[in-house]
Amino acid sequence: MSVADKVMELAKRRGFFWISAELYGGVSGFLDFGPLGKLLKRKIEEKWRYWFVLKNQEFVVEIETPVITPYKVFEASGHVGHFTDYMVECLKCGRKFRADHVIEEQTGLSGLEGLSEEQLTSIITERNVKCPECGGQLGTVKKFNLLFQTTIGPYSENVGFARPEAAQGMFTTFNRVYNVMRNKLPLGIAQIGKVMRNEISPRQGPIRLREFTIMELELFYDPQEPSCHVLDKNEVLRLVPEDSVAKKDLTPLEVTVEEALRKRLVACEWLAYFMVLAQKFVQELGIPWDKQMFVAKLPQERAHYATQVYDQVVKLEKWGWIEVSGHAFRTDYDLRGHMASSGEDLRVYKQFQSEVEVEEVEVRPLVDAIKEDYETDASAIINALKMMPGERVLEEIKSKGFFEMGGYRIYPKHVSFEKVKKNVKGRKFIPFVAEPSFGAERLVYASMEYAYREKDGRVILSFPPDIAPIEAVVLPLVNRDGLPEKAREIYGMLSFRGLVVEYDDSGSIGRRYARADEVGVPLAITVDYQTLRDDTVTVRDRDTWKQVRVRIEKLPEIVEVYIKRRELKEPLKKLFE
RNA sequence: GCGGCCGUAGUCUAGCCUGGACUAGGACGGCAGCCUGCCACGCUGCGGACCCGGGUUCAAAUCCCGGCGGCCGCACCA
Repeated sequence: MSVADKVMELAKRRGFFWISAELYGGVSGFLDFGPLGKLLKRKIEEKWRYWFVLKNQEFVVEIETPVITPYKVFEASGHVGHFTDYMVECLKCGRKFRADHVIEEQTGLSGLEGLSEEQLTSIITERNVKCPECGGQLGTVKKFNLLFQTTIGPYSENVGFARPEAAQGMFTTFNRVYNVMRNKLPLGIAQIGKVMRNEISPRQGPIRLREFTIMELELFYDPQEPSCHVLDKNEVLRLVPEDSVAKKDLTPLEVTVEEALRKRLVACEWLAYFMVLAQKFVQELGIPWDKQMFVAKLPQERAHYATQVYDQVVKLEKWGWIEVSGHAFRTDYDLRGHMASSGEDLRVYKQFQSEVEVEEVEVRPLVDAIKEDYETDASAIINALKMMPGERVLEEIKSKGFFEMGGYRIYPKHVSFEKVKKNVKGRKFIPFVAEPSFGAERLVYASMEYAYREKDGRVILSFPPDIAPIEAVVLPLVNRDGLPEKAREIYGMLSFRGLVVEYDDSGSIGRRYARADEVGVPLAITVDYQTLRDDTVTVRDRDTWKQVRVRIEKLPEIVEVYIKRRELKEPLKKLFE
């Protein structure tokens, strides 16, 4: 039996998580979290919040936006266009392929994103595209849209989607939060919430889900001031850069942040900063340094919105290296898209000390050409184009042949450029975005797998004390002579302090220790006969089984300090040495 | 969606091939109680299961069909 199987069995048996709707046979891709799982997940979320929000609360804030999101938002974000996969099956060998990929490979055509199933099918027929494996004939193209779709309001034509990432909620409300945060950059907007992706066939238990919790942060900064003031460049990153991945060499480099930036392995300082935090965060979940690394995503496997992506992967016993977070450099892609679709100005204004003369490239929309191609959307596009940073538009048109903005493509025929000199008192720009994004359920599972130990045929979950679902258990040594009463009293006292505690008087003392170890309770407090004489109890450490005797009045503080650990470990450290 | 394997108490499993004595057995866990001066002690007792539907048969956990679900592989995983 693999560790994964044991963990899954334990998860089910002791109430961490299990497959949802089991009553009706279950559905893959959905999980129920039981009492312990919910506690564990909450603690992991809390730890994420510590590292990614509280630590930088001066400029990072947490918000909450809805799961159901209007069609327009995901059209603007590019998800409607890019989140749909077109599949085609070989009629001879039965293999399935991404239709657009096969066509691109065999015909050299590109820019197929906007096409329908019918159009792709007819290209296959016309250009005689064959199965790349066996040369057989291909069938008709079928669409897979990974967005969960619904209608907003009953009997309504108003299509909405369940969000596949929380990010769009942060982008669409960026200007308000920016304003509330008194117009300052850098600004981080964080969110923890449910997202949904209608995966074709989710497997691997808690690893690939159709509905899961994302912990995401969008950091907005001025592209002209890209330095991250909280970054320590001496920190070391363990990563596999893009060119190694391209060569299929997955040996991680251990480089300082300074070096990673100098060699352009990491695209921007903020991304590097969050990667450093991500390592610490994941390490604190009990996953050692050498069991995690960052792997660059190649251009073709990157999300449509990102110019650089590193996946943070951790080694799992059964499933290999599994992504637990993605670190994407999204530039101004998303805000730009929402500007084009909404026609609103999402730029940020920065005032100069004094008026200065600048020379910049301005975009001049060619109104007739845009009207011709985009009809009713033209006015929003024209408006947005005028607000786009000229250099970037020019550059992208040069390199890709078009400039993309919220599902619209701007080709050379749509714009002209003009270099202008002018005196200005400030500048308007679209912020750049660096995004770390974590999957909570995968971290829950990974922390359980790394906590899993067996000792003398007993199972112990050695969670780091600060993520253990239950913080302490109170036990009377025997069930007589007033010991249970005293133990209950202590239980009540700890519980009143807001600690997650359990009381257990069933079976022998050894059995109760074992029961607590199995779900990772870090401290066991035992009331014995000496307690009745001098108001002391024994505190047992889950991992070493060592015990120390402490005064009851000191207990709440000791337990609190121990389970919170951070920077406070000294007073308790002594106890178990 | 395709192919292979599979579905029995909370968990793990025996039984299925060869239909009937299966009132479905065991282990672990749970609960109640006794016992218990520190690592799953022992004793007594109590609950608890054949994925769903149809068929064959005198008789189905067992055979057949369909459905649902799971695991593995293919594909997919922005």
